[in-house]
Amino acid sequence: MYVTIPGETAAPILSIGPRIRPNRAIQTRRAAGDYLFFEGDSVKHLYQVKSGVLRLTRLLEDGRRQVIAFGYPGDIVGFPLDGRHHTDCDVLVEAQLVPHRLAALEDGRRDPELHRDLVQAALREIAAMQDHFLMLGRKSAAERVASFLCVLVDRVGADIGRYRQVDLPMSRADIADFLGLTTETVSRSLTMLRKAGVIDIDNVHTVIVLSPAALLRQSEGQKVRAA
Amino acid sequence: MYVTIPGETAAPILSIGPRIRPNRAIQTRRAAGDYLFFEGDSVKHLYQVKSGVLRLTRLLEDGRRQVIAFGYPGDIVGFPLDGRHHTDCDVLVEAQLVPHRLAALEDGRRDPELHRDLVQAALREIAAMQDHFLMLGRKSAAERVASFLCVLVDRVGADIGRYRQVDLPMSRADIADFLGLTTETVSRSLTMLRKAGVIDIDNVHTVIVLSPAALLRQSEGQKVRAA
DNA sequence: CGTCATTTTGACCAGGGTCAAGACTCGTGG
DNA sequence: CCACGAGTCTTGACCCTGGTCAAAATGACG
Repeated sequence: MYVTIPGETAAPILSIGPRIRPNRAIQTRRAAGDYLFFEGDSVKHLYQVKSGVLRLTRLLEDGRRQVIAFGYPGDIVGFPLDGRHHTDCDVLVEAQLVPHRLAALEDGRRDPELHRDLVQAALREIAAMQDHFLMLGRKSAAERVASFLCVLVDRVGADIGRYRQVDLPMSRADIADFLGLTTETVSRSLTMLRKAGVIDIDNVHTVIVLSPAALLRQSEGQKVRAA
Repeated sequence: MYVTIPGETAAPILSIGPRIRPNRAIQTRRAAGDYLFFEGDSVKHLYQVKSGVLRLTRLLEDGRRQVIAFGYPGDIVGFPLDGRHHTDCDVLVEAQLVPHRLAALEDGRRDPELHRDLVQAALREIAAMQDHFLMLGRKSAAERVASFLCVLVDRVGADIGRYRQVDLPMSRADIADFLGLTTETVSRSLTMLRKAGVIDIDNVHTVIVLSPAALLRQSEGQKVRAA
């Protein structure tokens, strides 16, 4: 999951979900904390996320970290470079995964339909990452946090009466490393949204969106005024 | 071309160059200033760059711009999202291009070898973009500019006696929009590298690298001391 | 409960953005 | 061939966003 421009790539990734047959036989369950792979590992499978949340990270020698993406249902993770993984990947929320053999991506003859779907997934990945560039390169802290919440609400928001609720299973540090900020700044941005009446923070890991419209405006750069 | 972690993906993109047959008959020449495509256009071809430099850009409604990538020899540009281009693309330096029909990427049966190469190019693109995330999210201005020069020196640097020289055909504004900075900061960072004796600025569009080692150190975060 | 990690908040600071003025470049036309 | 002018690049002064450091509040868990 990346932070994309609102409306453009709305839920396209999910649309491939159904196309790739949910072969129940080869679905696998992974517990929170498990690592699926490390940077440098040779790629054996791509993983299609059916449920749960994954985290893809990349480290700089001096310890600076970038969360490359979160893997939400509908996402496919593990695209290789020269047959090797290019990030670490671990499980944030117990996940059901459908592994696809790497050969299905690299060779179209065995299973043409699956092959086509995996190639399409790679192309979506490229487009989504391009949007994410814009966010990392050009958006303010407040816009990034609001954009992040917008995407999550669209992708995995749950209706609760009049409002929508979204779960943030990852830590503030994860969000910060994903958005190119610090934990303090993420925390402050959330507080501002709360004080402006845009969201409510039910508990640290649960946000309730009071005004989706205001959140969207905020993600596009309009300043919110305190309520 | 993206800013990648030094040494990791060094020149891998070039390695596919020879593999894709340089079918002379369908090579095309495009003048500086030409647009290859705009965001939203339906994708007819991918373009493999043989010579010259392309620029891929994406705009926010309010005018903020992100240069997604520069297209240098060996790069392939134009990967579609749902059959449509997701960036604008124009020519910075007169370029020789090899167009590949979109069908070759989407359908493996017609030309399996070309198909395989294009898929590999897409995978390299994903890995390179992941590295670029780290740069946009976590590196300082000085590190970004130094990293950018490092990549260019490796990819298109020319030996001139004792030193290596690199051309910057794009404007400072292009570099800024690529690195998530402002033109002023790019300019200042280059001046610092010059005053530190790491580079020489022959003219606005030509940089001579006096100390590749110092440039690499700078790209990884060590501060340079003025010489 | 007590301990330890995470989150929030505050005070302070600096990296880099903004605004403005000069220096360069380069194309055009007199 | 040179003068002009528009665009680009550099430099300086100032300031603001967001980072740093520290401490308090909250939460997780044995």
